[in-house]
Amino acid sequence: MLGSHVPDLRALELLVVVARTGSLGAAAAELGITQQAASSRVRTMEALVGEPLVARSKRGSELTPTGELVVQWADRVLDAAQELDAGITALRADRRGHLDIAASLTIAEHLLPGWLVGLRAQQVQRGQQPTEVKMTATNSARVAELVEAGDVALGFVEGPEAPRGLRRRLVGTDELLVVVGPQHPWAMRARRRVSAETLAATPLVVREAGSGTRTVLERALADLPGATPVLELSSTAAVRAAVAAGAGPAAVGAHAVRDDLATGRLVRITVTGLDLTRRLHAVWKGGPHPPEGPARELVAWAARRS
Amino acid sequence: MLGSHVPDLRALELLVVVARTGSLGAAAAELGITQQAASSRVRTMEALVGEPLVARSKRGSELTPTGELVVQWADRVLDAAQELDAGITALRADRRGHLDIAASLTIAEHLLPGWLVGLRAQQVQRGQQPTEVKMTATNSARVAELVEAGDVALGFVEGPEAPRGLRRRLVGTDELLVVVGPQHPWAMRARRRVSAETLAATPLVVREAGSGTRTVLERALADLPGATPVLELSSTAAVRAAVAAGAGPAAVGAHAVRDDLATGRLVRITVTGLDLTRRLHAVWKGGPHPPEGPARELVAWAARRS
DNA sequence: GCACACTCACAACCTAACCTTGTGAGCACC
DNA sequence: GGTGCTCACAAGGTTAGGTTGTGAGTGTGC
Repeated sequence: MLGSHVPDLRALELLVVVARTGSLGAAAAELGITQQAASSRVRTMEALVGEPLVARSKRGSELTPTGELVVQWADRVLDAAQELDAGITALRADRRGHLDIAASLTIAEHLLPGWLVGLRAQQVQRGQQPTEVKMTATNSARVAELVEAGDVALGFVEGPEAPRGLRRRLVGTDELLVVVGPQHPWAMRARRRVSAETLAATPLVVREAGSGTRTVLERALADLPGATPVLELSSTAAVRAAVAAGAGPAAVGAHAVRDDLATGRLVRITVTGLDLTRRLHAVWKGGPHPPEGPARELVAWAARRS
Repeated sequence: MLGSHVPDLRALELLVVVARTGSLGAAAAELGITQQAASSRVRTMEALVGEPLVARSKRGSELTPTGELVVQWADRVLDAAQELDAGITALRADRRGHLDIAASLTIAEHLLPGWLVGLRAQQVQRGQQPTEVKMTATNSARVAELVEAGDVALGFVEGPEAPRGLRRRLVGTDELLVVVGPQHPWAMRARRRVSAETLAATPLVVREAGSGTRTVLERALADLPGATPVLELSSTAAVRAAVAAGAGPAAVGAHAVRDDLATGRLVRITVTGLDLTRRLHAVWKGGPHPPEGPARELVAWAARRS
């Protein structure tokens, strides 16, 4: 649960813009509010933090050291918020985008927002008008149908088999890794392997019911007799923390623990007899390359990250 | 700039809690608002997205597929917001924490909030009362002074030399990497090396003025004749995107491009005659181990990630 | 069969946050 | 000394968001 000291997203954005422009008024103009409103918002934030964030002078404002600290933290929040924004924008149905795409859930959840933000940045940088993208999120089979029927120009699917009649290109892999803390018994084993049966029978640290990773894990282990979770947490960060502290094994998205694995905070365990990896493909109808225009740009963008 | 479809942080939190509890009323109770308020907030969000997020029934609510998608995105925003919250809470001066610490800017910016969130999660999980931490962010020399004078129980510093009279333990490394796109001339070189002078004289892709990575880079290159940036962008994601697209070299935090390097989207360049790596240490006064209690827990936590 | 507990929704009212307009004061440059 | 920039203070209006009160539908237990 979030504390009461968290500023508004727009307030965080304002602070970042103030940092860049060096002026409350200029930042206000950029965000389309009055200078007075900006001034007041910053004051509200300062009350939350308890320290001045902006050093005002009669010819501009710059951040205090505390302010720069907060901006760093705010940056991360805003990066994530930007992806959320891109996702929601692509989801909105009111205006039909110039590019209609469909994507499997995993891709829509973890990868597409980042691609959309990146594509948009690239286009803006090139002086192009950003493409409006309309996304449909559904399962891979349905995505293939939509592409085949011509309802969408581009699809993103997971799974090994190529949908018949469609061309495809690899755009990434999605992998759920099983990890334990470095002092866990499994981490001591020579080859760090366990069987799928053992994993299923072991109480795990999991996300709350309904979360994406948990759903994937449960599906993969559905046929095996399972144990009840040892701990149920509401964020990936909390899961990583608990596992590192030795609470038990967990399955988490590979991208979320890359740092932890590199630093030894977590240890990866190979699970035999269980495939938690999926190849992610862009698919389209027609020629050997995606349709000219934004669709091709998006695929190229995504493929570069694969 | 953020679009107008971005829900409030508290609204995102509500959605996440609804997903967990399966009930608007229960979620409302958990967040300390009335069921009607929660209902209204969710409706506001649905108006923003343009699609139903929650499937209401007379015996509970569960998320629609769209809702689950939004929750995934919201999760990331909230994770970052949680770190921001932890940072701000530690910054607030009104109540003196049970643990006084000081940290260099880099550590305070990039690592401490995560550690605080993790420590708190660990303590809550163990049934302990979470430690209130009061953080001071300043430069490494001043941190050492504060620890030596006994003003703080624990310090976090960067730099190779151990402050005299203090004990220390490695808690991580901070590294700025110079990267280029795979098709950049530097990437073609056999050993992928350039000199610090060459780097300084090359137009780079940079974050906006005042950002952390840019400051570090400018300090490191301060003594050399420099070129004006080729592109100035407001997020790390945008910088990575531009570099991958071939806009030019950039210096970015190692953690931010680990994925890109692994996948070949970006290529790392070694810069001779320039040290962009710093060892990060926890320091304290007295015995060979940090003071018993939360200070020791925090160091242990941090060290596990090193 | 009917009360009870639980779900969510609608309506009226209130409050408080936030934004705008209008104004004033300090500083720099010409 | 004007002009243009900076930010701050004050007064007013709008609106989002909250609470209270109520109602309707569904499952459970006696």
